[in-house]
Amino acid sequence: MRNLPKSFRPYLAFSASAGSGKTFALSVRYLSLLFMGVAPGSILAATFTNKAASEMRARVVESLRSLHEPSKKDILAAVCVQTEKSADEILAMQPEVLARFLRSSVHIVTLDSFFGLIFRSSSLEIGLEPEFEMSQLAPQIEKLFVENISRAGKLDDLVSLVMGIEQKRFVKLFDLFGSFYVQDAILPAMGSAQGGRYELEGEIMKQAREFHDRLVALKASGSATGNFATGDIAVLVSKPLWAKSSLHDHSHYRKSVTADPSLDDAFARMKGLIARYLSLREDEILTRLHGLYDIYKDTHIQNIRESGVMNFDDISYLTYRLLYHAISREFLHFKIDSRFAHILLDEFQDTSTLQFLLLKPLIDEIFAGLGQNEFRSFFYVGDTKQSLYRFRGGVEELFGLVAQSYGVEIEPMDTNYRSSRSVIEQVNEWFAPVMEGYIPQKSKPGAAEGYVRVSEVDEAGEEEELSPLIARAITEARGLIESGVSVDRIAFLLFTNKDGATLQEECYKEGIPTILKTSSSLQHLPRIASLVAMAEYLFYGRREERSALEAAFMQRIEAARSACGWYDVYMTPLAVLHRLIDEFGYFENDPNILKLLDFARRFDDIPSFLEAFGSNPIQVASNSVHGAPIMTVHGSKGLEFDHVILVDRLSRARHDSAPIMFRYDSRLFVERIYYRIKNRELFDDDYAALLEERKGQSVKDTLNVLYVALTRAAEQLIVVKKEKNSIFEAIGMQEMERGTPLRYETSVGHHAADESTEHEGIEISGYGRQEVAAREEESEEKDYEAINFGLALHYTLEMMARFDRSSLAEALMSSRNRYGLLVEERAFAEIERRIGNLLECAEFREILDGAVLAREQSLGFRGALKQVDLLLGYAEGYCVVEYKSSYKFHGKHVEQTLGYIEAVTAITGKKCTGALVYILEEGVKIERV
DNA sequence: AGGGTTGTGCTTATG
DNA sequence: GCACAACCCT
Repeated sequence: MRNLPKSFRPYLAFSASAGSGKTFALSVRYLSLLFMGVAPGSILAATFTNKAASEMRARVVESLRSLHEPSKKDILAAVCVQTEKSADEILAMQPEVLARFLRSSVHIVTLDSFFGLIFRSSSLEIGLEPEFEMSQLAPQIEKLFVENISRAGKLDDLVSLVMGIEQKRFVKLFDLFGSFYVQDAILPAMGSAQGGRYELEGEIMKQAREFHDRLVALKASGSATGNFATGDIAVLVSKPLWAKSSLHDHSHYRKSVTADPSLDDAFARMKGLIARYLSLREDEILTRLHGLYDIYKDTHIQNIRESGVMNFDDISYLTYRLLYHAISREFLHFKIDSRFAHILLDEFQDTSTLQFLLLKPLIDEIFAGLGQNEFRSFFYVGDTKQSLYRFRGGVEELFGLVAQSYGVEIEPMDTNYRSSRSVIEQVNEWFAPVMEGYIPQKSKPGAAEGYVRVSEVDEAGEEEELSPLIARAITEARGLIESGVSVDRIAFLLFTNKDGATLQEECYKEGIPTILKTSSSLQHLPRIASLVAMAEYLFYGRREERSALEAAFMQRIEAARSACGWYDVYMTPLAVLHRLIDEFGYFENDPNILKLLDFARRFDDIPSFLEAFGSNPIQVASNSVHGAPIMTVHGSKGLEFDHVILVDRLSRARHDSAPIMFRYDSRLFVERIYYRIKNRELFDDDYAALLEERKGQSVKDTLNVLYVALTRAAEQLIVVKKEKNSIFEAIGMQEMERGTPLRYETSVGHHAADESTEHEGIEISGYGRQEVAAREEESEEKDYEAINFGLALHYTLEMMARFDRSSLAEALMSSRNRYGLLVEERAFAEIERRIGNLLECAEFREILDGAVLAREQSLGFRGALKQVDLLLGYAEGYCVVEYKSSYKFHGKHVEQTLGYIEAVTAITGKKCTGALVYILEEGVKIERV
C-alpha cells in the first residue's frame, strides 16, 4: 500500500480496559482516516447503542470543528502520530476535511440500524416491502402461529410439546422458538426421532418395580425402597441416588447389596437403559420442535407482510437470508452505493455470532484487497473483561478468534485515565488472582490518591422491614454528603432493577434525592405494590402477603376495615385507588402514584386491572430532576461517577435453567442442541461436560459484572457487602480500606435542591420515534417519498440536542445515515431549510423561553405508552409540543394533542397547554391548543 | 454422618 | 425448575 504511515496499523484491535480511553481511540482512528484522505462514505463505524453512535458522531464533528483549540490538543497530537503529519499540516487540511465530511453520507451507526439499512436496500429481492415499522410488540403473532400449526395438522405435536416440556406454559414454548430464530443462521441440521421411547420407558419401570420388590424382600429401609416405589419415570430419574456408580457407596443400600451383590448389576442395567431413554426423549422433543419451527419462521414472515411490523430479530434473520442466499455482493454494493474500505467496530466483545456473520462479507472484502495497491483497514475495540451480554447472544470469544483468523494484532490499552490510584490498585489486587490473563492497569500520571472501602453488613437480622444492606448504603451516602460531596455526584450501583427500586423507596423516605435510572417497572415499587395489594384485598377479601412492607399495610387496612365502608364491588379501579390514597394519605404528590392512577383509568373492573398491572411493565417516573443516580451495574457500563456506592445483591441470584442448551464448535456455530432433563448429567458425560462449561461461563460472567461494577468510580468507591452469600465472594473480597476519605470544603448550600435544576438551556434527549404516527396518517397513499420525507424531518428534529445550527448539522448527519437510501439529497436540503425556519421563528423561541425539559416525555395514556415530540416544563406548568409536516389530518392533530394535555395534567397535576408546530414549505405556523 | 425430603425464593437489556 | 437451607431418616 502506498504512502501508508508506518505508525498506522491497518489491522488492529484494542483490548481496552475500563477507563482506558476507548472512545478517544475510536475517534482518533476515524479522524486519522479522514486526514489520510479517505472518503467518509467508505468508512463504516458501528456501535451497539444509539447513545454511543451519536456520541461518536458528536465527537468527530466537534473535533473537526475545533481541532485548533487547546482543549483538542490531545486528539490533535494523536492524529499527528497516526498520520505522520505535523499539526500545521493537519490544521491546514481541517476546513476541507470538515466540509467534505459534512457533504458526505456518513456511516457512524448502530449495528442494527446498519443491518436495517442493508435490508431496506434490497428487501424487495426476497419479496418484502422496504417500509416497515419497528416494534417489539406483535401480539397477534402467537395466535397466528397456532392457526398455522392447526392448518398444517400439527396441533397434536404442539400440545404434546407443551405438556412434554415440563408443563411449561405456551409462552415459554414460544420463547423457545425465539431462541432458535435469533441464531437460525448458525443452527445445525436437526435430526429425526428414532422412536421406541415408550417401550423403553415400560421396560425401565418394570425393572424398577422388580428392584423395589427385591429390596422389600431383603427388608431394606423405607427410604431405600421408597426411591423405587414411584410409577413416574421422571420422578425415578430425578432421584439423587443415580449419582452413585455402585450401591455400595450408598448408605441406604449398603446392607442389601452386600447380602445380594447382583442388585448392583440390576442397578447398572437400569442406569444404562435410562441413559438411552433420556437421549431418545431429547430426540423426540427436538424433532417435534423442529417440525414446528419452520411454521414459526413462516408465521414471522407472514406477520411482517400483513402488519408491516418487524422486530430486531426479524431484521437480522432476514438480512442474513438476503446476504447469504438472495443477493450477490456486487448487488449489495450497488444498492447501498458504498464499498466500505474501512471498518471500525465498537464494544466488539458484545457482538453475537450472527452479527459477526452479517458483517463478515464486508470484512472479507477488506482482506480480499490484501496485497493490492489499495488502502483498506479493519479495526475494533472492546474488553472481554467487560462482556456482560452473553445472555442476549454476545460472544466474547469472537474477540480473539476474529483477530486470529484475519491476522489482526491485539494491542492492550492498560492505562486507566478514569480512576484514582486507590481504586485502580485495589481493582488490580482483586482481579489479578481470579481473572485469566488479567493485565494490571496503570494509573495515569498525577492521578489522585482516592479512597476505597468495603463495608460489611450482617444480614442475619430476622424479618426486619428494612434490609440492613439498604440501611448501610444510606448511612454511607449520608457520610459522603456530610463530607461535602454533592448528592448529584454520588451513584448507587446495584445488581438488579428490583434492588434499585427498593433502595429508591428508602432514599425517598430518608429525604435523599435520587434519580432511578433502572429499567424498573412500577410493580417493583413497594408503595405501589402495597396500594394495589389493598385494592386486591378489598375485592377478593383476602390475599397472600408477599413482603414485610405489604404485610404491614395489610395489618393497617385490616385494622381500619371499617374505614373502608365506602367500598363496593362495582367501584372502578380508579375510584378505589383514589379513595385508598385519600383514606391513608401516605402518598401525596408522588409521580408514580399518578402514573398508577393514569394506568388504572383504563380499566372498568378490578380483576382486569390487576391482571394488566401484573403483566405490563410500567416505567417508573423520576421523583426529581436531580439527586444521586441509582442504576444497575449493567446500566452503568461505559459510565463513570465520582463517588460510587456499590450495594451487594439483596436477594439470591437465579440459576441457569434454560430448557434448551446449545453447544458451540470452534467456529462458534451450534454443534449440538441439548434438551435439559433433571439429573441427566448423571447418565450422559457429554451433557455433564456441557453443564460444567456453562457453569464456568457463568462464573466468568459474574467476574465481568464485578469488574464493571468496581471500575466505575473516579474518586471514591464504597462497597456495601453482605457477610454471607455475597456476590463479592467470587473475588475473595474482605473488609478493607485504602487511601484517605475525601473532604470537601464546600458548604451545605452546594447541594441544596434549589440549585441543582439544570440551567444549561434546553437539552433534549431520547424521545420517541414518530414513525408509527406518520405511517397511520399517510398510509392510504403509500407515497413512500412523502412518508419518508416526514419521517426524516421528524427524525432530524428528534436527533437535535439543542435548538441551534450546529445541532441541526449534526442531526442532519444522523438523518442521512438513517434515511440516506430512502430520501433524496435535495430532501435533506429541504429539511435543513424548514428546520432553519423553525430555529428563526420568533414565536417558537418564545415558547422555548424559560422552559426546562422534563425528564420523562413518555406518557402512559389510554392503553399505550405515547411519546410526545417535546415536553416543555415551566415554573407554572407544562407545554406539549407536536411537530407536523402538513395540515392534512389537522383535526386528528388537535385531538391527539388534547389527549396529551389531558394525560400530562392528570400525571403532574399542573396546568398544561399545547402547541402544534407546522413545519411547512412556506414557513412555520404555530397553533396553540 | 451422610442421604434425602421439604420449604422457599427467584437477573442482567439494546436496537 | 432449581439451589440452598433446614430438617428428618437410616
